[in-house]
Amino acid sequence: MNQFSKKIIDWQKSQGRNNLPWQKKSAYEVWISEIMLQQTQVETVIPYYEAFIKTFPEIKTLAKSSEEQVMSLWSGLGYYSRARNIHKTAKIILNGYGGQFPQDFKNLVELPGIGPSTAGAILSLVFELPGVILDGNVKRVITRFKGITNPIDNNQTQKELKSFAEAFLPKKFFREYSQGIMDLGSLLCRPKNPACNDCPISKNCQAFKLGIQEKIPFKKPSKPKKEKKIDWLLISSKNKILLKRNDNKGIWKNLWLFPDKDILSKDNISLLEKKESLPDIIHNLSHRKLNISTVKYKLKNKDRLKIDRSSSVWVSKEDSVKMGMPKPIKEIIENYL
DNA sequence: GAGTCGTGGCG
DNA sequence: TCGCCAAGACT
Repeated sequence: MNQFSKKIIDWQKSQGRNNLPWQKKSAYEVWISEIMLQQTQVETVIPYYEAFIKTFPEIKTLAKSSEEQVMSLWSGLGYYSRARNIHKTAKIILNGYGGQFPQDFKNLVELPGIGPSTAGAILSLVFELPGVILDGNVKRVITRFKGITNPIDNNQTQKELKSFAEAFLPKKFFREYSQGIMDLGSLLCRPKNPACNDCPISKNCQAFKLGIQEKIPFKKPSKPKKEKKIDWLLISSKNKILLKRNDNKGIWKNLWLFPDKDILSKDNISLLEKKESLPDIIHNLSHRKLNISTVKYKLKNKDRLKIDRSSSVWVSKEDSVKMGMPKPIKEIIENYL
């Protein structure tokens, strides 16, 4: 076995993370955790994971649930296509694979939401097979170890990383190795202040040798964010509020939002009693900056308001928690209703 | 293959 | 405060 993987395996056993809720669990549980962990930190995932598994303890209960229930459990976690894909994949596995996860890369990556890295994670962490994980942690460890100073986001570097990652694979202990290289990246080989003195592979690390570990991985400068203004109307009547299903495109696809100014037709304006404006919310996304203004309205008889019945719904605050909605909507309902 | 997709934490 | 980064995948 190569020294790189041997040192990581040894380190993982004594210093790695071995008590996360999804470790050494079924393929179903590991899969759910892997999807939730995509671009999301461990601490953020844990409560969502616990609630999800409690509601859907096995793949069958998930596959037979409604998409709305899945989305409601995902509310606030972000990247909502992950939740829709989880629901799709659960059905495929129940109906096409008899409820059992395939144990090969080709069939795994064909499932919605499972890409190369997640497939590699399932293979190694669940089935103890040679699967390659190439997440942010692993990429950082390898680029530093190999002293790669080319931009990490260019295509050539990605290929290079993949080939190094494959070459580093041990011949056994695939689970410990995969877990170990991620733990190493997360706990020691951090983006800032890497703990090179505690690192089991720093002796052969090119970046450490050259003292450039904090400069790697090198990234191309990011482009400025586009700004967008959003105006919402929080309309309440008695104990109900009006929600509208978002377009099936762009951000917050298909989630429930407040209606926007389109609802202010001549007929409707005369019915609505304007209350106060809520504080603006700045909501930063990876590529956009949203400036959200919400105005509160009251309405005596909700049945007189002209709304698109196919995409709108009046709900109580209690019932709204069962619906899929993004963070700002959840927050506004919680704080201002 | 560059853009898109959420949200939280951290320095 | 603000930009970066996080167990990436999809288009």
